[in-house]
Order: sequence, then structure tokens, then C-alpha cells
Amino acid sequence: MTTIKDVAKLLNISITTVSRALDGYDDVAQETRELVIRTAQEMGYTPNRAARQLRKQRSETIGYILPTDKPQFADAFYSEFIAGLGDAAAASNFDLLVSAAPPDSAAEKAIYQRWAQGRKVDGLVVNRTRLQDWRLQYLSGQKLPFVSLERSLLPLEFIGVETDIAQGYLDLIGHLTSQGHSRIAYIGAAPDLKIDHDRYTGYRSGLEAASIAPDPALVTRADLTPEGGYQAAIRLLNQATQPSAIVCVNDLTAIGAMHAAHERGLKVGRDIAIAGFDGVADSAHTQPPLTTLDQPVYTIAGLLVNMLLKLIDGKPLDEHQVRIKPNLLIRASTVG
Amino acid sequence: MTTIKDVAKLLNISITTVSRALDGYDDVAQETRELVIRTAQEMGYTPNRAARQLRKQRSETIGYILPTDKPQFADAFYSEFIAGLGDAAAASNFDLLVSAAPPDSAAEKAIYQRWAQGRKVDGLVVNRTRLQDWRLQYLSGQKLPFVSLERSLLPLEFIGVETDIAQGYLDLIGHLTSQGHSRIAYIGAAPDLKIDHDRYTGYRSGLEAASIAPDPALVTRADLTPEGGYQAAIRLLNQATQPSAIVCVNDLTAIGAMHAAHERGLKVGRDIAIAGFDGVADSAHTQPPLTTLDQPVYTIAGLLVNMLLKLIDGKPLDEHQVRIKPNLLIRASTVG
DNA sequence: CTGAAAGCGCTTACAG
DNA sequence: CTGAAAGCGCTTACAG
Repeated sequence: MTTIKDVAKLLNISITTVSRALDGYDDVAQETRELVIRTAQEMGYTPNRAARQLRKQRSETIGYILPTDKPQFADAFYSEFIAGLGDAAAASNFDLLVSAAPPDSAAEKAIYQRWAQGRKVDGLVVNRTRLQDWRLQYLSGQKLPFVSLERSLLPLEFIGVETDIAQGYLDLIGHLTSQGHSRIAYIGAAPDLKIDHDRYTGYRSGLEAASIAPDPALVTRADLTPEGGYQAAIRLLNQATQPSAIVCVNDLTAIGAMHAAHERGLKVGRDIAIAGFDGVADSAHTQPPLTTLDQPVYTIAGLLVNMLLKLIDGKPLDEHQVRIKPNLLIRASTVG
Repeated sequence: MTTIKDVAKLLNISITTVSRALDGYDDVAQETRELVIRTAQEMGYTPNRAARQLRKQRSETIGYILPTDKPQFADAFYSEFIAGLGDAAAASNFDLLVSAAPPDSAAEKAIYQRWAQGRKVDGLVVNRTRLQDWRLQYLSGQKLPFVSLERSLLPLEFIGVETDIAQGYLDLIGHLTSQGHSRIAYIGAAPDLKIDHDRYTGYRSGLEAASIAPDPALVTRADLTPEGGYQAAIRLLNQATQPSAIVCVNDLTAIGAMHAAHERGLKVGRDIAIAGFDGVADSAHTQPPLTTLDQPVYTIAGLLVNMLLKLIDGKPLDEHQVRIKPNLLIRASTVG
């Protein structure tokens, strides 16, 4: 490995000057700077990260933990989310540390502690925020910068990105009622998740705006997977009073629900309307293509990282909360 | 931050002893060890990673770069793969560094160089291996340990995991011919990818085993996305001689191909058979459910990490090459 | 069994 | 504009 010493020795100058030249300080002679930069390049020198981190007392790394309910954690939302995090971090010369743990598990807690205490990361990105989320409380207590996708109900300052679910659901339910639907069901996720809370609230507001009386029998919950959506839809379709439309908390749930409907011999779009949320996954290519509230996942991830980096640097944020309006993509799954 | 000094001071012993007690050396008095461990725990002490890395000259971190062809990189294969990498790494107290870059791009090269030169990582996991893959050559040259999913055609020692595609395709084509198919098409990926190479070879062997003459008109290639599969299938279906079955390089491609078939008014399973490869994604819940060659992605990722960690530690490997047989899941998409 | 000390490779006040 | 030196927090030979 080439070190700063090697570069200094070759050039017969001090390591101080090499360091300053490379870091772009303006008190280095133009000539010296150019020579240093060229030589470092030629020698293939890159500063040792551990040494730099130790000295600067920051890791130039941000962390993210995948909420893996099961090992078979196949969800395209997360590949796109991580790609967005990685790209935005790299653009600022930060690294992205990724781990995986079941939400609200001992393993999750252990990772947070290890990262926080060992200062492995300068900050974290949190998603799948829960209503009472110990992670946010812990990070606040540790004074470790973080941003989150969706806010909690805790009395903590919220810095991050939020989807404008209320508006999205007004659009979606409006679309469904305009198609003549009034028995609209909801398949959510665990009720302690902020996305379930918001989407359920949005669902209720949407019904209210259309003057439809809510029916508790049309509300059920699953686990954000196709399998969960499939089972939940079977429950709904087994009831005496069946829904004519189902809105689902995410696309994977909707894909499972469509499967259940097909098995019943229902033609999705004609016999029953089904809609998702996310717009990632293969929603454009399901049979029939899935109506969904599309979110720019890659962009959201980038926004989160850029907010986090400003927090880490102690720079002022343009906005503490960014609100993203999901885009209603109407496809055949809700159009007779 | 609590440091080793704080612990030592509180206990009135040297930092040497604290370090040795915590690291489990056996030349520390049992009593001292217990005291140190308990106190460290109570004080919330975790060794500073940067200091440890600098001193040990290893980062206790492995790296992985997502092959993001486009920002909208939605592929459930990768969420599961990363979950597997993260879990296996964490089980050995290693961290996982993730970045993203388009395959074979300048950005990809830059990340490899930064990680290698700055010793950000002790080793890397490579996938989507290309036939002539500069990454493998570069890492070999840098003497940086790595493992790969699928081998290249380069004259380098291969350490990693390989899917037994030949056997998988014999099973799959056998299944299709037993259903009476003889006009079997193939939708692949970029031909410089090892998976395309292997799957195409497997496809040809499968045809040969069934004494079916290959027809170049039935072979086309896409980009591993649903959209690509959709376009490729349209091309195939627009031809004078249409396929009666299509095998696809991955599930996402197959999902797109099913979409194209449906648009043509073909009933998948009855009018045309379509099969995928991977078994992640929502293949069990597509309409109709998708026949696929299922791979244990999470397990494969774990195997790769464990092999890599042995390489990093200079320990002997049980096997340099692990061969995984994909599991043919026959579903309605290929059964009349 | 325990401790004093060196040193990993940087960055950055400080002096000139 | 440049350099000598301190020190970030560890681990580990070495001495006792």
C-alpha cells in the first residue's frame, strides 16, 4: 500500500504538504499542489480511510439497516432504495454501510448499538418507521444524526421525507368511486407501522370524501408480502359481503391479492378492482397491469442522504421535511 | 464516546489488560477478565473501529457493488442477496459496504480503486460476472480477496458459487417437451454475462437432448428487466414462426414476456408456455403463477460471504467452488 | 498475569 | 508557503 509517507519521500517534501495539497487547501503553492496531485495519482495513492477516520473523528460513512422480516427478503423497493442511498452517498464521497435485521428485534438493537458506540457511521437512514420507534429515540439520545422516511408519533423533531398519502388516497379512492365502487376494502400492514397508519387514515378520508360509510369487515392487515396479500384477500373474498375493490398498502400485497382474485375466477379490473402502492416492482407488467400510487423511490433515497449529510456537517437544511406527492398511475387493474 | 482509556482508568488497570480481556486472550486472570467485561458493558464501551482497523491493518468490512443499469433498479433478487450478505457478514462481526454503479462503467472502476487502494474493504463479493471481467483481473492483481457468483472465462482461479444451469435447463426443457413443445424460444441477457452464456448453452443442450433442431430466429436477448422481456417477447411474437414456449433468463424477463403474450390475447399456460429463472420476485403470485428455476439466493449470498471470510483469514476452504442445483418449480405458466 | 511503549497513517494547530 | 510534531484509539510484541 502506498502511504502519504511514500509520496512525501519521493518528492522530498513533508507529509504535511502532501496532505494539504491533496485536500485542496489554498495555502500550498500552485506548482507544489500540481506536482503532489500528479505524483499521488501516478503512485496510486489513496488516503487510508481508517487513519483519516481516526484522526478526523468521523467515519465518512452512513448506515442503513434492511428490515428483513424473513431471510427471503425479496422486495424490489429495497434494491432501488439502496441504489439511491449508495449513489447519493458516493457522490459526496461517503460510504454506505448496510446491515439487515428483523424490525424491532434484539439483532436490530445490537446493530444500532454497535454502529453508534463504535462510531462506525456518522449518521443513519431509517425507514419503515414505526409509530413508537425506539430507533429514533435511541439515535436522538446518542446525538447521532439521522433522517427517516415517514415520521413517528414520538415527540421528536422530524427530519426526513414523507409521502403525501392523504392526497394520494383521495386521488385513488376518487378514481375508484368514479368507476362506481362503494364497497372498497383495505389490506394494510402491521398497525404500528407509520405507512399503515397513514394509508389507513387516507383510506378512511377517501371514503368520507365520497360519503361512503366505512365497514370494519372490509379492513384487514397483512405483512407487505405477496403471500400476505394473497391470504388477506382470500379472507376478504370469503366473507358474506365481498368487496368490489381492494386498495393495498404496497404493490407486493396487491400482487398477492390479484392472485387470490384470479383463483376465485374473478377477472381483475372487470369483476374486482385492485390497486397497490409504490410503483416499483413489476406493477406495469402484472396481469392485468396494476393501478398504483407511484413513488420515486430512488429520488427519495437521494433526498434522504443529502439531508443527512447536511446534518452531519452541521449545515442548515433547506427544509426539514420534504413532502412527496405519489403519482396515481391508473392501469387496467381498476378499469373495467 | 467511551474509550478504552476510560475503562482502564475507572478500573485502575492498564489499557493493555482491558484490550486483552475484551479480546478473550487467555493470559488474563479470570477475575480481571470478568470485571473488565462487565465494566465495559456497563459503560457502553465498544472499541473504536477506525483505531482498531488502523492498528490491525484490516477493515473487518467486505464490499459489494450493485450492478445498477438504471437508477430505477428494482429487482427483488438484490434485496434478498444483500440481506444474505449482510446477515452472514454480521454473524462474523464484519460489516458490509455497499455501493452502486452501472456494470463496466467508469464509476464502477472508480469504486473498486477507491476501495482497494484505501483498503476500505478486506475483500469483495462480485456477481453478474462477465465473461471477460476486468473486476476479477483487477482484484487478483491487487491481491484483494474476492469471491464471485458465477465464474468468468478468464484464466483465473475461480472461488465462489455457481448455479448448475446445465442440469436446470435439462429439467426445464424436458418438462416443456413432455408438454409437447418443440418451438422453444430463449430470451437471454447481454451475451457477455456469464449467466446468459450458461443459460444459452443450457438451452441448446436441452434442445439437443430432446432432438430439437435449434432455430436462431427463436433466440433473442434483453436486459433482465420486465420491460426488456416485454419488448423481446413482442419481437418473438411478431415473427412468422412463433414460439410455443419461451424460457427466460430471469423471472423479471418472464414477467414482461407474459405481459406481451397477454396483450396478444394468448392465454399463458394454454396458448404459450413461459418460464423464468430465480424464484425470487413474485413468481408464485403472477397470473398465471410462473414456472421457474428456483435458486436459494439468500443461502448463496451467505455461502459467498463465508468463503470470502475464510480467504481473508487465510484459512483453508472446504471447497473452492460450490455448485448449487436450481430447483424446477412447475407452475401454471407452462402447464396447459 | 500485567503494564509501558511503539506505532498503524493520517490531519491539523502551530511555528517559522 | 512549508515542516516538525502531536495525537486520534486501538493492538501487540516485549519485559518483568
